Amino acid sequence: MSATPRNTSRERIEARESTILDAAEGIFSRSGFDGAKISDIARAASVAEGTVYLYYKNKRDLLAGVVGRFWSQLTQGAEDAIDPQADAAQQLEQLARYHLQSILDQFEVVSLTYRARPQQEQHLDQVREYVRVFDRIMQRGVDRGELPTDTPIGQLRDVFFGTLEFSARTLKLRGQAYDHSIVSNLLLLMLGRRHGDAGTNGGNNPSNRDLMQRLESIQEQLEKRGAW
Amino acid sequence: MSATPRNTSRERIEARESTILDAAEGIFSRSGFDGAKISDIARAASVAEGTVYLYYKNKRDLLAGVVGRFWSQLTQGAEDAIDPQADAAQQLEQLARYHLQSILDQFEVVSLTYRARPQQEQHLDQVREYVRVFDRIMQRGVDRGELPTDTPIGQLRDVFFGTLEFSARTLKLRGQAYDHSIVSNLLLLMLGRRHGDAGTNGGNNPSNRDLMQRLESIQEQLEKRGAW
DNA sequence: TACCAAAATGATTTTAATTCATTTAAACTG
DNA sequence: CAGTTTAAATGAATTAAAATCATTTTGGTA
Repeated sequence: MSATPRNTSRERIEARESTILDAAEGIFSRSGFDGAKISDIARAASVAEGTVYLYYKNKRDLLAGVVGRFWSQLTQGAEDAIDPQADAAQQLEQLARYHLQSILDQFEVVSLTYRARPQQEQHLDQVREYVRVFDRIMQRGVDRGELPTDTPIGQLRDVFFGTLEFSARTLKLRGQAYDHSIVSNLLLLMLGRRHGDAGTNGGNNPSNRDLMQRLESIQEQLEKRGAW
Repeated sequence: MSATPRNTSRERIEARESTILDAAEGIFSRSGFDGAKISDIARAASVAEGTVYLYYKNKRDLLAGVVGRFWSQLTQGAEDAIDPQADAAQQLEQLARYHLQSILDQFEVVSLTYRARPQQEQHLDQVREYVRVFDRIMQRGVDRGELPTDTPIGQLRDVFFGTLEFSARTLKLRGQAYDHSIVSNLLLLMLGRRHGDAGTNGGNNPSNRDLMQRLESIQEQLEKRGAW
């Protein structure tokens, strides 16, 4: 059983699949789903039209491949962008910046996500995985007492991603670039305090309320571990 | 110059256009943009295929018609749903409820909005008009001193609509129905105060005495278990 | 080198949007 | 109200692009 050739073969096939995805991403982004012709994609990938169909059942499936890969890469990038040492607020800001920047940079691919959605949901898995990055940050924040125990993570998730995506859309519509005040205002909103641009946070004299939360969290943690 | 016949004729034509839009809305909602065939729509509207093209240049244009009408009607409904006497917070809640309810009820049409967007932007005007309902509420709130002068209306708009739309998506995905806590949490977030469902809890800042009690309780427990 | 299976090809088929020559209905005129 | 003109509607024909599949090419194996 020779492993090398089979491996090489698989690599070649994966490389070709990746080439097709690259070509498709380019054409889809440039021309939109309807405007993109399989023949254009095939030409851009230097394969015959029929070859595309060896890798993807149909045009929608190909789109799902492009979109799925995008969200997959986004997950990877997000994990790299987050400092595991930082506290919840800092991590959330890191994720927010990364997310806003990314969806601005690749706005067309993000838009294509909605083209793919209704039908087969495979690529939704990739989106779900991405969203879990947020959930983990929040859950860790709650566990460490940096966030209230009753933080409605699920609802805040929609606030977080909904706001950032709509903000990105607004920026694109107006031809404006990345705007940091969006991220800082969102965080102020989500983590408390009043709005009006950022302010460099500051004010680190914790209130009794903060202290109490921290205490409750510690107690809960201890109970949870049942280490007693 | 006889006014009646010309008028009647226009009415007949508008009625037919409306019939075609109704049919298109139904088929598009049921089958999605790609899945919908012009022949199906024509049959549902009881006209010949060619007739559809007398009213709409092409399939995308027809979709834009459906989507534009939807947002137009939504604007009308929103204005009816808002009490002109109420203060900004109340009006905002009325709009939020109405909006969430509507996009849940007609989720498919809302999704189709993104299909139509990239290309011709005529229907975007209808969306813009709808969004102005929010802007007016906020501006009036600022003018009446119910909201801070520096309220970033534009950014809060994205928070408001982004959050509600993503929340609706989440509810749909989970097969859940309208959930009022989404609206109340969003308002708490946007208008200040802390989250955690409705405002029942109240943000009482604990006293040092409370903190000390809590600390002693924890210490007691730890000692009791003797785990340390 | 010869053979086999997997991969690739692109001409052909299929499907659905769009057009347009023709028909039908409505509005106007004297 | 018959005749004429203009507008609206029709659906068969055209066109465009997705998807299929019989054939060819390639890469690995003995």
